[in-house]
Amino acid sequence: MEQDKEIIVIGGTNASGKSDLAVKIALWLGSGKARKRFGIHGAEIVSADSRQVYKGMDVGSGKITKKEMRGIPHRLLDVADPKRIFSAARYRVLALREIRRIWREHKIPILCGGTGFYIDAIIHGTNIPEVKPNAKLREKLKHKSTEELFKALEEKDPERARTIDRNNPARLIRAIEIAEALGRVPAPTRAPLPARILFLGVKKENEELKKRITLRFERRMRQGMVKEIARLHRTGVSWKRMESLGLEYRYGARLLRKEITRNEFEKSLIREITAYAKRQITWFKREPGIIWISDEKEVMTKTETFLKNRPFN
RNA sequence: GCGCAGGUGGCAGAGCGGUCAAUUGCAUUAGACUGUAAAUCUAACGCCCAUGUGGCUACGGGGGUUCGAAUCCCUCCCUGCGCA
Repeated sequence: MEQDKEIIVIGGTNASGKSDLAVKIALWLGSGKARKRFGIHGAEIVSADSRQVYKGMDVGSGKITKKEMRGIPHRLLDVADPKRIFSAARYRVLALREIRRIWREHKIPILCGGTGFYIDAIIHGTNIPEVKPNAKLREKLKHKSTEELFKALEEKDPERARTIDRNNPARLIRAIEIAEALGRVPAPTRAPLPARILFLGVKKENEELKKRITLRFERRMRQGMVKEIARLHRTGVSWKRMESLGLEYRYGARLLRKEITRNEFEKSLIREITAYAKRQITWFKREPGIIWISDEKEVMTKTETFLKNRPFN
Protein backbone atom coordinates (compact mmCIF):
# COMPACT_ATOMS: atom_id res chain seq x y z
CA MET A 1 0.00 0.00 0.00
CA GLU A 2 3.02 2.25 -0.24
CA GLN A 3 1.77 3.74 -3.49
CA ASP A 4 -0.70 5.91 -1.66
CA LYS A 5 2.00 7.49 0.40
CA GLU A 6 3.03 11.05 -0.09
CA ILE A 7 5.68 13.35 1.20
CA ILE A 8 6.34 17.04 1.02
CA VAL A 9 9.96 18.07 0.67
CA ILE A 10 11.10 21.59 1.40
CA GLY A 11 14.64 22.28 0.35
CA GLY A 12 16.37 25.58 -0.03
CA THR A 13 19.12 27.79 1.17
CA ASN A 14 19.81 28.63 4.75
CA ALA A 15 18.12 31.78 5.99
CA SER A 16 15.33 31.32 3.48
CA GLY A 17 12.63 30.82 6.08
CA LYS A 18 11.87 27.25 5.11
CA SER A 19 11.44 26.01 8.69
CA ASP A 20 8.63 28.48 9.26
CA LEU A 21 7.01 27.47 6.01
CA ALA A 22 7.15 23.84 7.02
CA VAL A 23 5.38 24.64 10.28
CA LYS A 24 2.71 26.62 8.46
CA ILE A 25 2.01 23.77 6.08
CA ALA A 26 1.92 21.30 8.94
CA LEU A 27 -0.53 23.45 10.88
CA TRP A 28 -2.75 23.67 7.87
CA LEU A 29 -2.59 19.93 7.27
CA GLY A 30 -3.58 19.40 10.88
CA SER A 31 -6.61 21.62 10.64
CA GLY A 32 -10.16 20.33 10.57
CA LYS A 33 -10.53 21.73 7.11
CA ALA A 34 -7.71 19.63 5.72
CA ARG A 35 -9.06 16.56 7.41
CA LYS A 36 -12.49 17.04 5.92
CA ARG A 37 -11.23 17.82 2.47
CA PHE A 38 -8.38 15.37 2.14
CA GLY A 39 -8.73 12.96 5.01
CA ILE A 40 -5.34 13.92 6.35
CA HIS A 41 -4.57 13.50 10.01
CA GLY A 42 -1.88 16.10 10.28
CA ALA A 43 1.78 16.33 9.49
CA GLU A 44 5.14 15.96 11.16
CA ILE A 45 8.37 17.58 10.19
CA VAL A 46 11.49 15.54 9.53
CA SER A 47 14.58 17.72 9.53
CA ALA A 48 17.14 17.21 6.78
CA ASP A 49 19.94 19.23 8.25
CA SER A 50 23.37 17.79 8.91
CA ARG A 51 24.11 20.28 11.73
CA GLN A 52 20.84 20.19 13.58
CA VAL A 53 21.12 16.50 14.30
CA TYR A 54 23.62 17.40 17.01
CA LYS A 55 22.67 18.09 20.59
CA GLY A 56 23.77 21.40 22.00
CA MET A 57 24.16 23.05 18.63
CA ASP A 58 21.12 25.28 18.61
CA VAL A 59 21.84 28.93 17.99
CA GLY A 60 24.71 28.32 15.61
CA SER A 61 22.83 25.82 13.49
CA GLY A 62 19.64 27.86 13.45
CA LYS A 63 17.64 25.13 15.08
CA ILE A 64 13.95 25.87 15.45
CA THR A 65 12.86 26.65 19.00
CA LYS A 66 10.10 24.93 20.91
CA LYS A 67 7.96 28.01 20.60
CA GLU A 68 8.47 28.28 16.85
CA MET A 69 7.44 24.65 16.43
CA ARG A 70 3.91 25.63 17.50
CA GLY A 71 3.16 22.15 18.64
CA ILE A 72 4.20 20.44 15.42
CA PRO A 73 6.47 17.44 16.11
CA HIS A 74 9.97 17.76 14.69
CA ARG A 75 12.10 14.69 14.12
CA LEU A 76 15.81 14.13 13.56
CA LEU A 77 16.83 17.07 15.71
CA ASP A 78 19.21 16.40 18.61
CA VAL A 79 19.77 12.77 17.75
CA ALA A 80 23.58 12.81 17.80
CA ASP A 81 26.46 13.68 20.06
CA PRO A 82 28.63 16.42 18.57
CA LYS A 83 31.72 14.65 19.85
CA ARG A 84 31.06 11.80 17.45
CA ILE A 85 30.74 11.74 13.71
CA PHE A 86 27.22 11.45 12.42
CA SER A 87 26.76 10.19 8.89
CA ALA A 88 24.42 10.38 5.96
CA ALA A 89 23.90 6.62 6.24
CA ARG A 90 22.80 6.92 9.84
CA TYR A 91 20.56 9.78 8.85
CA ARG A 92 18.94 7.69 6.19
CA VAL A 93 18.10 4.87 8.57
CA LEU A 94 16.68 7.17 11.22
CA ALA A 95 14.74 9.39 8.85
CA LEU A 96 13.18 6.50 6.93
CA ARG A 97 12.09 4.97 10.19
CA GLU A 98 10.32 8.21 11.14
CA ILE A 99 8.76 8.68 7.74
CA ARG A 100 7.28 5.18 7.73
CA ARG A 101 5.91 5.70 11.22
CA ILE A 102 4.33 8.99 10.21
CA TRP A 103 2.67 7.30 7.27
CA ARG A 104 1.35 4.56 9.48
CA GLU A 105 -0.33 7.25 11.53
CA HIS A 106 -1.98 8.56 8.37
CA LYS A 107 -0.06 11.77 8.52
CA ILE A 108 2.13 13.45 5.94
CA PRO A 109 5.85 13.78 6.55
CA ILE A 110 7.40 17.10 5.64
CA LEU A 111 11.07 16.62 4.92
CA CYS A 112 12.61 20.01 5.46
CA GLY A 113 16.22 21.08 5.40
CA GLY A 114 19.16 22.45 3.50
CA THR A 115 21.32 19.36 3.24
CA GLY A 116 20.65 18.21 -0.29
CA PHE A 117 22.71 15.10 0.13
CA TYR A 118 20.49 13.95 2.98
CA ILE A 119 17.33 14.68 1.04
CA ASP A 120 18.67 12.68 -1.90
CA ALA A 121 19.51 9.80 0.36
CA ILE A 122 15.85 9.64 1.35
CA ILE A 123 13.86 10.35 -1.76
CA HIS A 124 16.23 8.85 -4.32
CA GLY A 125 17.56 6.16 -2.01
CA THR A 126 21.18 6.59 -3.01
CA ASN A 127 23.11 3.51 -1.95
CA ILE A 128 25.96 4.02 0.43
CA PRO A 129 28.69 1.41 1.05
CA GLU A 130 28.85 0.13 4.64
CA VAL A 131 32.37 1.30 5.35
CA LYS A 132 33.16 3.27 8.46
CA PRO A 133 35.75 6.07 8.39
CA ASN A 134 39.22 4.64 8.88
CA ALA A 135 41.12 7.25 10.85
CA LYS A 136 44.45 5.51 10.51
CA LEU A 137 44.22 5.21 6.76
CA ARG A 138 43.09 8.79 6.43
CA GLU A 139 45.98 10.01 8.50
CA LYS A 140 48.31 8.10 6.24
CA LEU A 141 46.77 9.45 3.05
CA LYS A 142 46.37 13.00 4.28
CA HIS A 143 49.73 14.22 3.07
CA LYS A 144 49.75 12.53 -0.31
CA SER A 145 49.30 14.59 -3.44
CA THR A 146 46.15 14.19 -5.48
CA GLU A 147 48.15 12.46 -8.23
CA GLU A 148 49.46 9.92 -5.75
CA LEU A 149 45.98 9.37 -4.37
CA PHE A 150 44.58 8.90 -7.82
CA LYS A 151 47.25 6.35 -8.70
CA ALA A 152 46.55 4.46 -5.50
CA LEU A 153 42.86 4.32 -6.32
CA GLU A 154 43.51 3.34 -9.90
CA GLU A 155 45.45 0.32 -8.68
CA LYS A 156 42.77 -0.78 -6.26
CA ASP A 157 39.71 0.04 -8.32
CA PRO A 158 40.22 1.15 -11.92
CA GLU A 159 36.47 1.20 -12.43
CA ARG A 160 35.88 3.85 -9.80
CA ALA A 161 39.00 5.72 -10.89
CA ARG A 162 37.49 6.19 -14.31
CA THR A 163 34.67 8.41 -13.13
CA ILE A 164 36.01 10.02 -9.96
CA ASP A 165 37.01 13.68 -9.78
CA ARG A 166 40.76 13.21 -9.73
CA ASN A 167 41.43 16.63 -8.23
CA ASN A 168 39.31 16.09 -5.19
CA PRO A 169 41.35 14.67 -2.31
CA ALA A 170 38.36 14.14 -0.02
CA ARG A 171 36.64 11.93 -2.58
CA LEU A 172 39.81 10.10 -3.53
CA ILE A 173 40.56 9.26 0.08
CA ARG A 174 37.03 8.10 0.69
CA ALA A 175 37.08 5.92 -2.43
CA ILE A 176 40.37 4.33 -1.40
CA GLU A 177 38.93 3.72 2.03
CA ILE A 178 35.94 1.89 0.56
CA ALA A 179 38.05 -0.05 -1.93
CA GLU A 180 40.39 -1.10 0.85
CA ALA A 181 37.51 -2.46 2.90
CA LEU A 182 35.33 -4.01 0.21
CA GLY A 183 37.81 -4.76 -2.52
CA ARG A 184 36.17 -2.20 -4.77
CA VAL A 185 33.72 0.68 -4.68
CA PRO A 186 30.19 -0.58 -5.41
CA ALA A 187 28.46 0.98 -8.39
CA PRO A 188 25.88 3.60 -7.47
CA THR A 189 22.26 2.52 -7.41
CA ARG A 190 19.06 4.22 -6.47
CA ALA A 191 15.97 3.02 -4.70
CA PRO A 192 13.48 5.86 -4.93
CA LEU A 193 11.07 6.40 -2.10
CA PRO A 194 7.75 4.83 -3.16
CA ALA A 195 5.59 7.89 -2.70
CA ARG A 196 4.20 10.91 -4.44
CA ILE A 197 6.54 13.76 -3.81
CA LEU A 198 5.93 17.47 -3.71
CA PHE A 199 9.38 19.01 -3.90
CA LEU A 200 9.46 22.69 -3.05
CA GLY A 201 12.60 24.79 -3.28
CA VAL A 202 12.70 28.02 -1.34
CA LYS A 203 14.84 30.64 -2.95
CA LYS A 204 15.51 34.29 -2.24
CA GLU A 205 17.08 36.86 -4.51
CA ASN A 206 20.79 37.37 -3.90
CA GLU A 207 20.42 40.80 -2.34
CA GLU A 208 17.57 39.71 -0.14
CA LEU A 209 19.45 36.58 0.89
CA LYS A 210 22.54 38.51 1.87
CA LYS A 211 20.44 40.87 3.94
CA ARG A 212 18.75 37.98 5.71
CA ILE A 213 22.05 36.28 6.41
CA THR A 214 23.45 39.47 7.91
CA LEU A 215 20.40 40.08 10.05
CA ARG A 216 20.39 36.51 11.20
CA PHE A 217 24.04 36.76 12.16
CA GLU A 218 23.31 39.73 14.38
CA ARG A 219 20.37 37.99 15.97
CA ARG A 220 22.43 34.91 16.67
CA MET A 221 25.14 36.95 18.32
CA ARG A 222 22.52 38.44 20.63
CA GLN A 223 21.21 34.97 21.34
CA GLY A 224 24.61 33.90 22.59
CA MET A 225 26.07 32.02 19.68
CA VAL A 226 29.64 32.47 20.87
CA LYS A 227 28.70 31.37 24.37
CA GLU A 228 27.14 28.27 22.94
CA ILE A 229 30.36 27.42 21.15
CA ALA A 230 32.37 27.95 24.32
CA ARG A 231 29.95 25.71 26.16
CA LEU A 232 30.33 22.98 23.56
CA HIS A 233 34.06 23.12 24.01
CA ARG A 234 33.73 22.89 27.78
CA THR A 235 31.62 19.80 27.43
CA GLY A 236 34.35 18.05 25.52
CA VAL A 237 34.09 19.03 21.87
CA SER A 238 37.67 19.62 20.75
CA TRP A 239 38.63 22.66 18.72
CA LYS A 240 39.65 20.34 15.95
CA ARG A 241 36.25 18.71 15.94
CA MET A 242 34.62 22.12 16.00
CA GLU A 243 36.20 22.87 12.64
CA SER A 244 34.02 20.26 11.01
CA LEU A 245 30.75 21.11 12.71
CA GLY A 246 29.72 23.86 10.37
CA LEU A 247 30.63 27.42 9.58
CA GLU A 248 29.44 29.04 12.80
CA TYR A 249 31.34 26.54 14.89
CA ARG A 250 34.45 26.61 12.76
CA TYR A 251 34.83 30.36 12.78
CA GLY A 252 33.50 30.62 16.30
CA ALA A 253 36.24 28.30 17.48
CA ARG A 254 38.83 30.45 15.75
CA LEU A 255 37.38 33.53 17.39
CA LEU A 256 37.48 31.97 20.83
CA ARG A 257 41.07 30.94 20.30
CA LYS A 258 41.85 34.49 19.20
CA GLU A 259 43.05 33.40 15.79
CA ILE A 260 40.71 35.93 14.22
CA THR A 261 39.16 39.17 15.38
CA ARG A 262 35.49 39.75 16.01
CA ASN A 263 35.36 41.70 12.77
CA GLU A 264 37.04 38.97 10.73
CA PHE A 265 34.67 36.51 12.34
CA GLU A 266 31.63 38.40 11.15
CA LYS A 267 32.99 39.04 7.69
CA SER A 268 34.20 35.56 6.89
CA LEU A 269 31.15 33.94 8.38
CA ILE A 270 28.73 35.99 6.32
CA ARG A 271 30.82 35.46 3.21
CA GLU A 272 31.02 31.70 3.72
CA ILE A 273 27.34 31.33 4.51
CA THR A 274 26.46 33.19 1.33
CA ALA A 275 28.78 31.00 -0.72
CA TYR A 276 27.29 27.94 0.86
CA ALA A 277 23.78 29.09 -0.02
CA LYS A 278 24.85 29.21 -3.66
CA ARG A 279 26.10 25.66 -3.48
CA GLN A 280 22.78 24.63 -2.00
CA ILE A 281 20.97 26.16 -4.96
CA THR A 282 23.29 24.37 -7.38
CA TRP A 283 22.47 21.12 -5.68
CA PHE A 284 18.70 21.57 -5.74
CA LYS A 285 18.74 22.70 -9.36
CA ARG A 286 19.48 19.12 -10.33
CA GLU A 287 16.15 18.02 -8.97
CA PRO A 288 13.93 17.75 -12.04
CA GLY A 289 10.61 17.98 -10.21
CA ILE A 290 11.48 20.89 -7.97
CA ILE A 291 9.06 23.77 -7.79
CA TRP A 292 10.81 27.00 -6.90
CA ILE A 293 8.91 29.34 -4.67
CA SER A 294 9.75 32.56 -2.93
CA ASP A 295 6.75 33.37 -0.79
CA GLU A 296 4.34 31.78 1.56
CA LYS A 297 1.20 32.08 -0.51
CA GLU A 298 2.71 30.09 -3.32
CA VAL A 299 3.57 27.33 -0.89
CA MET A 300 0.00 26.94 0.20
CA THR A 301 -1.35 26.90 -3.35
CA LYS A 302 1.19 24.35 -4.49
CA THR A 303 0.41 22.15 -1.51
CA GLU A 304 -3.28 22.37 -2.14
CA THR A 305 -2.85 21.48 -5.81
CA PHE A 306 -0.67 18.56 -4.85
CA LEU A 307 -3.33 17.20 -2.51
CA LYS A 308 -6.19 17.88 -4.88
CA ASN A 309 -4.54 15.82 -7.55
CA ARG A 310 -4.09 12.71 -5.48
CA PRO A 311 -4.93 9.68 -7.54
CA PHE A 312 -6.52 7.97 -4.53
CA ASN A 313 -8.81 10.55 -2.98
C1' G B 1 56.27 74.09 1.96
C1' C B 2 60.20 70.13 2.47
C1' G B 3 61.41 64.71 2.98
C1' C B 4 59.94 59.71 2.25
C1' A B 5 56.57 55.94 0.35
C1' G B 6 53.01 55.03 -3.18
C1' G B 7 49.09 55.40 -7.36
C1' U B 8 48.14 48.32 -11.57
C1' G B 9 41.69 44.88 -13.42
C1' G B 10 35.18 45.34 -8.63
C1' C B 11 38.65 45.25 -4.06
C1' A B 12 43.40 43.70 -1.89
C1' G B 13 48.02 43.05 -3.86
C1' A B 14 52.38 40.96 -7.26
C1' G B 15 55.19 42.29 -11.44
C1' C B 16 59.93 46.72 -11.90
C1' G B 17 62.74 47.06 -19.95
C1' G B 18 60.68 42.22 -24.16
C1' U B 19 58.03 35.54 -22.96
C1' C B 20 52.15 40.84 -19.56
C1' A B 21 45.39 41.15 -20.94
C1' A B 22 49.10 41.12 -16.56
C1' U B 23 50.98 35.86 -10.57
C1' U B 24 47.83 35.38 -6.36
C1' G B 25 43.74 36.10 -2.78
C1' C B 26 38.80 37.97 -2.13
C1' A B 27 34.32 39.13 -4.56
C1' U B 28 31.29 37.67 -8.91
C1' U B 29 29.07 33.82 -12.42
C1' A B 30 28.31 28.85 -13.69
C1' G B 31 29.17 23.71 -12.54
C1' A B 32 30.45 18.68 -10.12
C1' C B 33 28.92 15.53 -6.12
C1' U B 34 28.97 7.00 -4.23
C1' G B 35 28.80 7.33 4.17
C1' U B 36 32.38 13.79 8.14
C1' A B 37 28.35 17.13 2.67
C1' A B 38 27.79 24.14 6.28
C1' A B 39 32.58 19.07 3.41
C1' U B 40 35.54 18.66 -1.02
C1' C B 41 36.49 19.95 -5.95
C1' U B 42 36.13 22.33 -11.28
C1' A B 43 35.62 26.28 -14.88
C1' A B 44 34.86 31.40 -16.52
C1' C B 45 36.02 36.26 -15.10
C1' G B 46 39.11 43.90 -19.76
C1' C B 47 36.12 44.78 -24.35
C1' C B 48 34.85 42.72 -29.26
C1' C B 49 34.39 39.05 -33.03
C1' A B 50 32.21 35.32 -29.47
C1' U B 51 35.68 29.80 -34.32
C1' G B 52 41.33 31.15 -32.75
C1' U B 53 48.74 29.97 -32.28
C1' G B 54 41.99 36.19 -33.51
C1' G B 55 41.06 41.88 -33.18
C1' C B 56 41.10 46.17 -29.90
C1' U B 57 42.00 49.29 -25.59
C1' A B 58 44.73 48.88 -20.75
C1' C B 59 48.85 49.46 -15.42
C1' G B 60 46.85 58.02 -12.26
C1' G B 61 47.23 62.37 -16.68
C1' G B 62 50.68 64.34 -20.31
C1' G B 63 55.41 64.20 -22.60
C1' G B 64 60.15 61.69 -23.51
C1' U B 65 64.20 57.64 -23.90
C1' U B 66 64.17 52.80 -26.54
C1' C B 67 63.58 48.37 -32.04
C1' G B 68 60.38 47.56 -27.58
C1' A B 69 57.88 50.55 -21.26
C1' A B 70 53.23 48.68 -16.12
C1' U B 71 58.57 48.56 -15.66
C1' C B 72 63.71 54.04 -17.18
C1' C B 73 63.55 59.83 -17.37
C1' C B 74 60.73 64.67 -17.00
C1' U B 75 56.36 67.02 -15.55
C1' C B 76 51.50 67.53 -13.56
C1' C B 77 47.55 65.52 -10.43
C1' C B 78 46.19 62.48 -6.24
C1' U B 79 46.94 59.40 -1.50
C1' G B 80 49.59 57.91 3.06
C1' C B 81 53.45 58.79 6.63
C1' G B 82 57.26 62.08 8.78
C1' C B 83 59.11 67.14 9.41
C1' A B 84 57.68 72.03 9.35
